[in-house]
Amino acid sequence: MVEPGRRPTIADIAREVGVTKGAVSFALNGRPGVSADTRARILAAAERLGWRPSTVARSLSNLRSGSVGLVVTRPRSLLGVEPFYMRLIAGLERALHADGRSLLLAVTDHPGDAAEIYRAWWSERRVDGLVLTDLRTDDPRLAAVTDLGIPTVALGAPGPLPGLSTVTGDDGPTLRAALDHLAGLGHHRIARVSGPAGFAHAARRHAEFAAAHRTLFGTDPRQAHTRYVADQVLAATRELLDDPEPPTAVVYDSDLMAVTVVGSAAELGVRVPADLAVLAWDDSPLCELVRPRVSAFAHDVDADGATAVSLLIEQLRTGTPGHAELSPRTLTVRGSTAG
Amino acid sequence: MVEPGRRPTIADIAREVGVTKGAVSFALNGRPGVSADTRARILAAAERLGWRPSTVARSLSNLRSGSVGLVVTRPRSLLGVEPFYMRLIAGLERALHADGRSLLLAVTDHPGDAAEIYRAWWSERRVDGLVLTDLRTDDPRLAAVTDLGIPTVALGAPGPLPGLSTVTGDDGPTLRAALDHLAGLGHHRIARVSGPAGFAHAARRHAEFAAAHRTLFGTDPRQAHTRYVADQVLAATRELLDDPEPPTAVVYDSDLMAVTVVGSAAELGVRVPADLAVLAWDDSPLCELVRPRVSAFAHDVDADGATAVSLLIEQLRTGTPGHAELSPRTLTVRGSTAG
DNA sequence: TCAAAGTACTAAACCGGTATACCACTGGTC
DNA sequence: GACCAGTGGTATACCGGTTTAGTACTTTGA
Repeated sequence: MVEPGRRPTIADIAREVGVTKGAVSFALNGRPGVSADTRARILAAAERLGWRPSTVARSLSNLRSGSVGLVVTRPRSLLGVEPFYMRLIAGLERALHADGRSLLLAVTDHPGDAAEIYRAWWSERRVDGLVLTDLRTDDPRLAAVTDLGIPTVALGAPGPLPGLSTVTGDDGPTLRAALDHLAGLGHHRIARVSGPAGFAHAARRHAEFAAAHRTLFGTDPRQAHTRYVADQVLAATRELLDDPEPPTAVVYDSDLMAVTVVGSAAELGVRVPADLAVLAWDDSPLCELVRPRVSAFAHDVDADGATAVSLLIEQLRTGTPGHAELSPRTLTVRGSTAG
Repeated sequence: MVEPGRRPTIADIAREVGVTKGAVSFALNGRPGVSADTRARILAAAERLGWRPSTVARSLSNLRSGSVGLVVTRPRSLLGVEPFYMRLIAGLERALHADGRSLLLAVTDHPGDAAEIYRAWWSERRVDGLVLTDLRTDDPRLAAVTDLGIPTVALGAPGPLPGLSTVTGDDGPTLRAALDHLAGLGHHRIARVSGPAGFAHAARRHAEFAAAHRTLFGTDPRQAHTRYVADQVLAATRELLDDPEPPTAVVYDSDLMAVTVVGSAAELGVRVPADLAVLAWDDSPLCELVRPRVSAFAHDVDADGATAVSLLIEQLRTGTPGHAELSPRTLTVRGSTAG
């Protein structure tokens, strides 16, 4: 008998059935070494007692925590409004949960903290692996995880990275599709407002947009870098519009940026889309909150999270990193780029 | 010596210093039983080897996981845009991290899953306690956590609950302040659009708004319940506006609702604030994305998360639940309720 | 001067699983 | 009838910490 309140252990089951802990462990894990009859009695006892494996005990024996770590580095003020992270967290959690794993999360304002958190998690054996997002050019986290030998998947990396699993995306076709869409509407002065140049994907998109623009128009496009802060996005846009030959269309690097601009179009002195067409990278219901609604390139964050998780799990099993592609982006045309 | 790649354990330290594991444990935990000299040598060795405690090993010994669980039940489509959850998660994580604990997160679409997840977490010894939000009237989760005896804090409960720690808020004064603000602008037909009646806080605010309205105007206000889906929020609003004596001001139960309405005001055939003043419960940068900007009652989600965590930690230590108040809400007046 | 108390440890059990070595018994085989 | 393989277990070590019981040595007090 197990006294009430105490959660049953395999020792309780062993005592009930009259076998040893070892036999119980074999039976519960479906491995040979116990007769069909004994196995059935053990499973019945486990069921009756309401036994569930202690994840800590199992982890200690396995030397595996069953958790995967994610450090979110974003200013707290931005955390709620930028939809990407919550969707990513939900997607990762869903995929991990399906594999009996869990997500260990840390939120910090300061990008420099991340490597230190990884180090602590790893040495405290809290995580089996990591998910990295928003890689920067020369990201110090890469050195940290490879030095420590932490199995890691980099989500949204511009290209494969040695020793890491990566989910990479080629933004070239999407950027060309953006230009084609806008050019098809008659625009020929098309600018782009990008995230901070420090982000690897921003730098890469910057180059690819320039290349696509040259192919199409034979000239270099105007591009600005800005942080994801309303004032700065508007300031960057204003600067573009102050040009003697101002752009008639702008591609923004996130839906939040684009929505901010459409929301403040009157303050900028432009009408959307008559004076300025606005096109967003990333799509979310935010794009439907403002008028006109914002055209955007959607991608499937859930699917990308699941891809990252399956690569990481595979790497944990086999020891060798894998590579996959981000889900493709599809254009949803709304009012902000209406003809 | 520890071979490279292996993370050092207290046994390694013990071998280095020439003492037993027990002595090392005493020294590292700052408890009596070792001389100052030995303690210093042990700490030095730990430092030199880069030792950090294994949280799993410690958990197994403690019978405590060091984690607190939160189940987020929201349709995935809504998860990204509703800022509350990401802010709550960040706030909880911050407070837990400061105490050396971590947040175990599950995301599910279906409210009925939560109790089952709690049960699994508890029997697998994954969590020491839980944070509950968005309590429903007759919430089945309450029975689950009290049956299982899981230490739990209910965040945003309408009132104290037996056996649980609670962070409660009295919305009465805030609702009166909302009415005062709007009445001060000359409004006397003030309606309210609330979240689903199944939520305890929605039901309670419904009653308190009615009471405050009666005190001020002597009549019962028009109130509608709706889910947090754009179409339904607009439909509920349209229904209010179809009244022969339509409201000139509406208080919405979330910033997302209010922003949706302001964003779609043209489609509703009203001008904000000329025809319809809009006031939001909850504030976030979303309120600044639309024109006019949305007036809102802000509250400090971070602080409330920290309060919940500290109550729960106290309950884990002492065994007795505690109670505290939600942070007060403060009104930020913006264009949607301009005079 | 000798018992009592304190100090600084060691040895070993324990948390709840997993994994490995070994043992008893059965049945088939040459 | 001895040898072998296979079956169904038992006993035990192990993961990396914490904790308790026990012990050798020093200090204190009457």
